[in-house]
Amino acid sequence: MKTCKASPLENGTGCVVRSSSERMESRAGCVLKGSSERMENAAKRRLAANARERRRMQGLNTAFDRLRKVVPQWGQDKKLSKYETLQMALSYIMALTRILAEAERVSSEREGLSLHCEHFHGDSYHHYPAQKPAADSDPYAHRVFSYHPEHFQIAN
DNA sequence: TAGGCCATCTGGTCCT
DNA sequence: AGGACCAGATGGCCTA
Repeated sequence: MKTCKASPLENGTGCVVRSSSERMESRAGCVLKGSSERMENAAKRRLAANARERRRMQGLNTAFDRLRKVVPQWGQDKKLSKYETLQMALSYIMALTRILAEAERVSSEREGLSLHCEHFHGDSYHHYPAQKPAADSDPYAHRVFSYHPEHFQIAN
């Protein structure tokens, strides 16, 4: 059982309904008690606004679903709530940003080093240990794949 | 059964 | 004036 929320339109009429649609109809009934054309138009506008709001929220939920698909979910069989999805997205973006910044720092260090080597030893930098395949030499790749949800801090 | 999450309705506010 | 956005209220569903 749900009771109509008190509002300026129906203030204190105390009509009782069961479901959302029933509530809506009942509400319309309450509103249209006077049955004036103006009230009828107001009720129509309200219903249209409700439909728009429903569509808007559906769009929002679609966006949340898309976000859930690109955000890590480590073994979570239950889908993330909206709040968790946002927190996870935030943490994920921050983690990726950190990784990118560190990778850039390392690559610029290497660049500086190679220029230095080139100046003194021409081709010797080709044998520099940093030339190993990225997959096993890059510490960041390892960090990405050892990433666990509990490592994400809830941002305040 | 309580608590969390969600969908929906609603009125207010801001924008076009 | 009408639409978009927002926040509050409410009830349903699900899980521990």
